[in-house]
Amino acid sequence: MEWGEWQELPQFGSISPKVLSELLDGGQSFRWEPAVTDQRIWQGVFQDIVLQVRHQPDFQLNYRLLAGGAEHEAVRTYFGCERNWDLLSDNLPWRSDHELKASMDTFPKLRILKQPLGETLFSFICSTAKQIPQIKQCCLNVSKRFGKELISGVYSWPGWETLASVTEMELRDCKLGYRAKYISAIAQTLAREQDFETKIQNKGFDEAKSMLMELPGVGEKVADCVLLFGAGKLEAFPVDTWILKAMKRIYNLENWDSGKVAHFGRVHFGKYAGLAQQFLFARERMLSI
DNA sequence: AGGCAGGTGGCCA
DNA sequence: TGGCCACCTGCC
Repeated sequence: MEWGEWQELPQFGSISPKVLSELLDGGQSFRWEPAVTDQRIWQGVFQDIVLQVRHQPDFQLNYRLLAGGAEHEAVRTYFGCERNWDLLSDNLPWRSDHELKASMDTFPKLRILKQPLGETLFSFICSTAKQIPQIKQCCLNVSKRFGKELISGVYSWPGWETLASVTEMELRDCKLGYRAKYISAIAQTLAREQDFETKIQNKGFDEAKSMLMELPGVGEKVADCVLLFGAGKLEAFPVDTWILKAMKRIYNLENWDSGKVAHFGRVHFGKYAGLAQQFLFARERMLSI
């Protein structure tokens, strides 16, 4: 197995190791690990693409694909390189919201990945009532057992068609627990509905969210995560226990349930609420560790 | 040893 | 609508 040449990730800009770690391993994606050969390198997989990412001395980002790999456009899309994240961030209400500003100053240049929708949906079904290491383990178990081995020890996510032919019991063997029946049911549905992802991508936020929430195991939080991290819809505002805690404290929302807090977030932060969420989320986690 | 974790669905008033 | 509680599993 050989790697291609390192190259610059265009339109990305510089980013600190701390923020890169938050971006790749902070709960947006569950498919990145430090490279075995060098802990300063991150290795990740999406679709059939294996890639590594590292810093230049000036904190510019470099990446490389496997030798012969040419999926540069897919990598750019994955990292959101076609969007101006400085501008998006500047559009958040940080001038009037000191807590938001503090979060943005703590994790400068943090952005939102745009991951393949199917894998994102799968990951966040697995995420319910689990912590990051366990979620990663589930993704790994399923990919190992039913995906394609791309290089030694690295497996692609198998896709809904394959998962549709897998029994619930086999998924339980992958430590999915009660989530196995949701994955089975969704796989059955989506294997027959090839244009589901395209529809979600093309619909507006509200309609796309309703469509997702018709799937078993998909509530508000999972739907928001899928739309934010897998469809680039930045108005999505996922409210998990971290954000709930942070929002209650910062904005004095005692006794508000997560649905109300999600609404508050979308109103308060505006059309890029999901980006604000990511800043607050990162800081909340950091403070609690 | 029992409670809880980056939720959701079902049941009950 | 609003409030519980079971659901797998692993970790404290």
